[in-house]
Amino acid sequence: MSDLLERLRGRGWRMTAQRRVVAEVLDGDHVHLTADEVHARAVERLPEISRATVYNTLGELVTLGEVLEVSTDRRAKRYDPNAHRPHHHLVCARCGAIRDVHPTGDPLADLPTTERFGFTISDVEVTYRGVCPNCTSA
Amino acid sequence: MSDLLERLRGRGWRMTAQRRVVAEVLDGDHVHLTADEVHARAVERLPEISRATVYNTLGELVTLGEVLEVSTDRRAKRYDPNAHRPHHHLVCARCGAIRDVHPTGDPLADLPTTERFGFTISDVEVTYRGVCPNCTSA
DNA sequence: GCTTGACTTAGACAATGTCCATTGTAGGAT
DNA sequence: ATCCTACAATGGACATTGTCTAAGTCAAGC
Repeated sequence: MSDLLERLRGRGWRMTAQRRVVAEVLDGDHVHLTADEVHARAVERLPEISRATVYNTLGELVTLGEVLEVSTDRRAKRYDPNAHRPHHHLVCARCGAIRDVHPTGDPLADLPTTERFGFTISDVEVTYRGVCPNCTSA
Repeated sequence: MSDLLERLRGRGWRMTAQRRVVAEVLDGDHVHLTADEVHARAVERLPEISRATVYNTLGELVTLGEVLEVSTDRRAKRYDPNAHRPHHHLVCARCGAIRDVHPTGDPLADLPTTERFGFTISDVEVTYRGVCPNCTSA
């Protein structure tokens, strides 16, 4: 999204063909890609882009807070460009499909001080697991 | 714990030296070990135990519902022998320390039907992230 | 004490991710 | 427009975690 590229440039991010391609790949509605999926799509547009660069760029985007890392399964991390609207995830245990969901209520409020053990809590991640309609009927 | 061994035997689990050692390692208060940590401790008691056996045994314990798999970081899965009391996890972002916590409220109730997209939800996993007292003062 | 099928082993393999030395280049300075 | 230089990209080795397989071993019932 030019939005994203704009923001990054404004933050002093040095713009290169590789970084642009990675950002563009993430911008589709093909959300929740793994690093290798991002790489595969990036290669379609810029054949000589290397795996290391994709990993580096994704890592930077995460550090910058423009993209979220999601570890819904035990396999590869996935990258979620929807970092500016807090949300959680709903994962199909069969096919691995992932949906963003917006629960009501604040899980943080559900953790009493006595259960915080002196931690300074900054973030809560909620993953709902189940079976999606497709896999249920199949 | 002989509790655990007892239950497993009652379920027709064939008892071997290897399986006994793995179960014993998990039984300490050294909870939340990775598979390789379990292996390291198992080797101390049974030097010839192989990595594959540890992985197999852990997998079986998970299937039997005696142990939970926890993926708090993006690194190795961890194994939580506290499978019989539902709980969630609090993870230190610096040192990786993990504590079991028991929030009030039910996260499932916080997900409206309209946000379930036809999924049959069976499980919710909540991970709180923050900085533990040790790392805060350091 | 046999027998047998389940269990264990070692090591190859696979998937994902990281590191590093080298080469290339974006963007400011001239 | 060209040059400089710090930052970025490359590719390939390496690391970590986990899975698989073929062959040997053993627990438990008879």
